[in-house]
This record gives sequence, structure tokens and C-alpha cells, in this order.
Amino acid sequence: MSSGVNLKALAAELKLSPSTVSRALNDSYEISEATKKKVVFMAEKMNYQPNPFARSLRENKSKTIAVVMPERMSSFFAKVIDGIEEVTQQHGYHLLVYSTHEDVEREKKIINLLMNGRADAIVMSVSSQTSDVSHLARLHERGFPLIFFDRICPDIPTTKFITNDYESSYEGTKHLIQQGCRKIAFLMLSKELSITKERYRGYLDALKTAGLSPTPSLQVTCAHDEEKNIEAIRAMLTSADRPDGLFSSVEKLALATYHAVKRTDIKIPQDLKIISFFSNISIAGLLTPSLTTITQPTFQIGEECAKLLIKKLTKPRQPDLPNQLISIPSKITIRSSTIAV
Amino acid sequence: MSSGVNLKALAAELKLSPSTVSRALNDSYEISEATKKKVVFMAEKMNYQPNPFARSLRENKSKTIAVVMPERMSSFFAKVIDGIEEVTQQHGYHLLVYSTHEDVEREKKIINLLMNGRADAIVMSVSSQTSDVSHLARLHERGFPLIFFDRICPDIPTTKFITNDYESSYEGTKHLIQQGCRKIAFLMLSKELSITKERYRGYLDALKTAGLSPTPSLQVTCAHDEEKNIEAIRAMLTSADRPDGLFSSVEKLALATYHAVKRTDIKIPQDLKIISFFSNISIAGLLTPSLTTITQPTFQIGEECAKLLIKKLTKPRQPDLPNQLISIPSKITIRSSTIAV
DNA sequence: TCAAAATACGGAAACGTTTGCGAAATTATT
DNA sequence: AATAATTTCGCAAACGTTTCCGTATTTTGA
Repeated sequence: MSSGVNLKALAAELKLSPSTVSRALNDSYEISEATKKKVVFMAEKMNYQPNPFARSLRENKSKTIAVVMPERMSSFFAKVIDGIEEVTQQHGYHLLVYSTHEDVEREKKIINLLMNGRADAIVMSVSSQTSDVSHLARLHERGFPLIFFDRICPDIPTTKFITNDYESSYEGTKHLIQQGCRKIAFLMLSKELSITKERYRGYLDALKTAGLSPTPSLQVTCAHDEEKNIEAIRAMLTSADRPDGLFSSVEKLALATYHAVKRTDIKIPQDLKIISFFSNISIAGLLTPSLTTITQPTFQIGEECAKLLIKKLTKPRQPDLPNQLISIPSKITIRSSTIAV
Repeated sequence: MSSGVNLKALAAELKLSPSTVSRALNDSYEISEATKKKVVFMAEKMNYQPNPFARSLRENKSKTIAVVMPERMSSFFAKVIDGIEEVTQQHGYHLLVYSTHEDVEREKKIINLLMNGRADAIVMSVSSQTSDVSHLARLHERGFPLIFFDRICPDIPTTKFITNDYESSYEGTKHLIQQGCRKIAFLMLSKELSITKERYRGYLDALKTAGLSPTPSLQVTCAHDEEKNIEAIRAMLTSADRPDGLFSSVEKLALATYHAVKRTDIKIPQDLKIISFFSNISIAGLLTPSLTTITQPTFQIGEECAKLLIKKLTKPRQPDLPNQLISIPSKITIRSSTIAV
């Protein structure tokens, strides 16, 4: 299926043994420069392509990294993968990409499939349904290189890359308060997620610092169905206890909020000020009114994940991935949706 | 690196030969039901995971499909991959995903890397820079299963999945004309792309049918730099020959147009009506004013690509992928951006 | 000049699977 | 009851690499 020419054929053409040819191509010190030249030339001429599976079988490594994430249609995850690909590609690594679609059963299946060594490492962000992390713990306990980003598992002792969720949320909420908000809603995907916990904590602390207390009915947990989310948010926005500010912990819920607002006569920012974690800055500026965002360092997160993994995988006797939380700060960009009028 | 237990170990535990165990696990008719039960049970118990590389090496297939596309941060490509994954995952196939970032040199590198058989097939959409398709032609000539979607290579005799680019563009342009537009701009990524050729043809024919002729200065070829695109569009929109309608052949240029319009005093749809190929319908409804779209059957395109490939790869003596163009129609959704006032 | 060391290469095993072939044990056929 | 057919399994080769050894040749050292 490849070009058909393998080491043996190449060796035969050169009247050398396969072992010599292999060593020549791998630039072994045991081979003279003269034969190296000849081998490389002939390999080029015959378009020799080493069989990756034979190599993987022999070396017990696949030169492949798996990325497991909740969804593909999200500028956040797309950019993170771009970052990962940027550095892995430079090192000749390939990327297997899986979407769990926020479904923990699919996540388990994928993880179990990856236990057979098809990939040398996994970089992942858990689904919003994931509360039992035994499948991930087992993977890690077997010594499989595993790192998390964004939606992490705090209890699994490995390296995790996040943004400063707590601080950004604190600052973002503080910003809303400074703009005059007193009743601030909080939108989240699932209470299980590390990011909602941290972001919620930042939100709560900012409220407390300002002497405000959260209103239970304004804390909305959303699901995967966009239409249902829009309706739930609309109901909350038009309830008796309607908020004057809103903090969305993820991008898609900010979009859902704009949809919900369109179904009411609420005016942003006059009646409602909005801030959200949001990575698609081009869209943020296009919304009406433009959205004040907390922008994560998406591409960089991907790059850092990949850099660490590459180091771990390429250096011969590398220690395990340390149990650490690496935080790369987000940036708040104030736009029209929170400008007091 | 896997669980450590291989066929030999499993066989030893069962006091059977590796060949028998292999056959039992593969449900061979040569093995009695009794031993099959025992083997399966023990495999489960010892958590046996077959080594994918040994299998790939032996069977000369990887159970992996590669997807090569121009960019990841596009709802169109994201949805197509979701569609592909949906069917490939059901058949136990894995997905290697590559982004060329609209760079033909990267595209060539990726294609050459994939020639070694790491993937059983490639489904791809070419970069906007791709005019020389020799790297793809060579791949196909070697018998490598290759199919295209959206941005196809007409000259490579394989199966291609597209939407009805010509008809949709004709209808979309006709719609603009019916709404009173007389000077309609056309935005494209690159004149080399199959989709711009077809969509441009539909646009031109619709103009001709209405007795209109295209204005050269309103045909804007854009590049990869978003800011430059916005400025080029803004310049065009504010030129002496300013248009009253605009047809964007891809999603990102519609967004760029909205950005450009924000920098002027142009009102949509009063001064300028806009229609665009666009697959992120949630965003389309959120733009101000909401955008009239030609929505491609993204998920279905992905599904169809994958279904065909799976059939080709799993049936034993399957013929080559036929040289055919399969078109799945788009749907025009009229929103505020083209409503005559 | 002769042993020792360095250089350059080949043979063969190993990675873990699948499968062709052969053979033993069981069952069916006459 | 003897043979044929069937069932059930094991041996060994093969997939294409890499690498541990061994060895022949050349170079170095005294």
C-alpha cells in the first residue's frame, strides 16, 4: 500500500544488508560516510518510506498524541488544538483527535480504546458529564502519559494547564459590580467541572467582597441542548428576580444569552450587562452590543501542553509528568456589553 | 506501555497456543464455543488489549483515516469532521486530523508524510493556495484511497462530495436581485478554488439572466490575514462604485464584511444587502442584522464521505473509488440582511 | 612486526499479531 | 469395524523495523 519498497528491497538494490541500510538511514556511527551517502541517495531515488507500524512495534512508540475534548465546534478547543499541532508537527508527531460530545460514556470508550498504546500520550479536557474519573485514574496509574487542560481532574496527580479561572472571574465580576450591577446571574455548564467550580468561586468572592449575596434562582446550570439553554436563560432573565448583570462561564452560554435576550425586550447594557469567558474575539466584536470578554490564552495553552509532552516523550529517561497546576492568565477586554450608560 | 499482557501471556495463562487464542478472540469457526468462552473471559480478566501496530503490520491496514483541511477554526470544517467521526467511530476507525492553515507547502508535507500508510485513506479539502496538485495526483495514482469534499480537485479521478455550489449561488444572487440589488459585490478566497469557481459562475449567470453585468472592482479576492481582508472590503464598500448587494462565497468573509461595515456608516440592509455561504447558523441569527445564509449540509457531507470510505475499506475486494461528483444541496435561509425595506 | 583497538558491516532475534498448514482427536459414513 | 470426514488445535512463518552480537578488515600503538 505504501510505495511497496521496504528495507529489504532497498538493501538488495544496494547489495547491502538490511541492518546496514537501517543504520545508514538512522545516521549510525557504525556506518561509513561513503555508504551513508549511497544509501540515502538510493532511498531517495526509490522513494523509500519506512513502515510506521513496523517501527512502532519495534520501538514501542507511535509518534502520535491523542487529543480528547468535549466538542469540536468551539473556537476555544479549535485554537488549543492548533497550538498543540504547531509544536507536535515540528517534531514529527501526529494527532489523533476525538470529540466526546460532552458524553462521559463516549469519553470512557475513547479512553479505553487508547489504552492499547495507539497513542504515546493523551492531552484532554473532560466532558461536562464526567464526575467519576476512574477511567482516567486507571490510565494514569498504568503510567500512561496524560495531561489535562482547561477542564481538569484535580485528583489525578499529573500536569494540568489552565488559565487563572478564579482571578479572572473575580475581576470580571468586580467589573460588573463597578459598572453598577447588583444582581448578577451566573451561567455554567455543569457543577462538576473544574472550570465552573473555580469560576464560580471567583464570582462568589467578588460578590462577597462587595457586600452582595448571590441569588439562587440566578445560578443557571445549562445542558447540551442549545434551545433548552436559551429558554432557561430567557426564563431567568424575565423572572421576578431578574438580574442586572450576567456572568457566563463559557462561550456558548454567552451566545445563548444573546439569543435569549433577542426574545425579550431587555436592552444590553442598559438593563443587563454581560461578561463571558470567550475566545472567539472576532465574533465578540461583532455581537450587538459587542461583548466584554475574558479571553483565554488558547493557542499558548495548546503549545505548552505539546511542549511538555514532547519533552517527556523524546528525552530518554524523563521523569513522570509532575503533579502541578500551570496557570496562564486570561485577558479581560471591555466592550460595549458592560459599559454603564 | 499497554497493560503489558500480550497474546503469548494470555495463551500461557490459558495453557493454549497463541494461534488458538488469536482465533478465539477473532471468533474463528475453527475454535470450539467452549474454549472461545474461556478465552474471552480470561482476556477480559487480564484486560488484554491487542497491540494495534502488530496488527497493522500484519494486516497492512491501520484502521485510521486522515482528514486534511485548511483550517480548524471554521464551523464548516468542524461540523464536517463531526460527521466523519460519527460514522468512523462506529466502525472502530480512528481519525488523524491535520490543518494546512491554507498553506500549500504544509499541505504537501502532510500528504507526503501520509504516503507511508499511516492512514488507510485520506479525506481532504485543499488549501486556497493549492494550484499545483501533483502531490495529490501522485498519491491517487499509487492507488491510495483519497476523496475530496468542498474544495475539490476536479482533475483527480476520484469521488468528491460537494454542495450544489452553482445552483445555490445562482439562487442566492437571484434573491439579492429580487430584493432590488443592482450592483452586487462578490467576495472570494482564491480564484483557484473549486468552490469559488463554481460559486462565481452561479453568481455571474444570475447577473446575466437579470441583464446585469459584474463590476470588476467589486470582485474582491481575499487572503488569510483577517485585518487586511476587512480593510480591502471596507475600501471596496466605500469606493465610488460602491455596491448595493454583496455575495460572500465563504463564511469568514461575511464576518469580515460585518466588521468592515462597522467601520463605515453603511446600513444593512438599507444600503447593502448581504448573503453568504455560512454554516454557523447560531451566529448567523445573532449578527445585526441577522444574516441571510446559504447553509451547507456539513454534517451530512462528513457522514457521506466516511460511509463511502468505510465501505471501500471494509469490504474485501472493493473497486476503486469511482470518479464522481456527489452533490448534496444547501439550503437558503432568508434573514434580515437581505430584507428590502 | 605483531598484538590491540577501532572501523564497517552482516546474521539473526525480537516486537505482537494473523494465518497457512499439519496433526490429533472426535464424529460420521459405509 | 474400518475408513473417511469433521472438528479443534499447535507450529511456524510472515509483516518491516531496529539492535544485539559476532566478525572480517583496517588502523593504531609500542
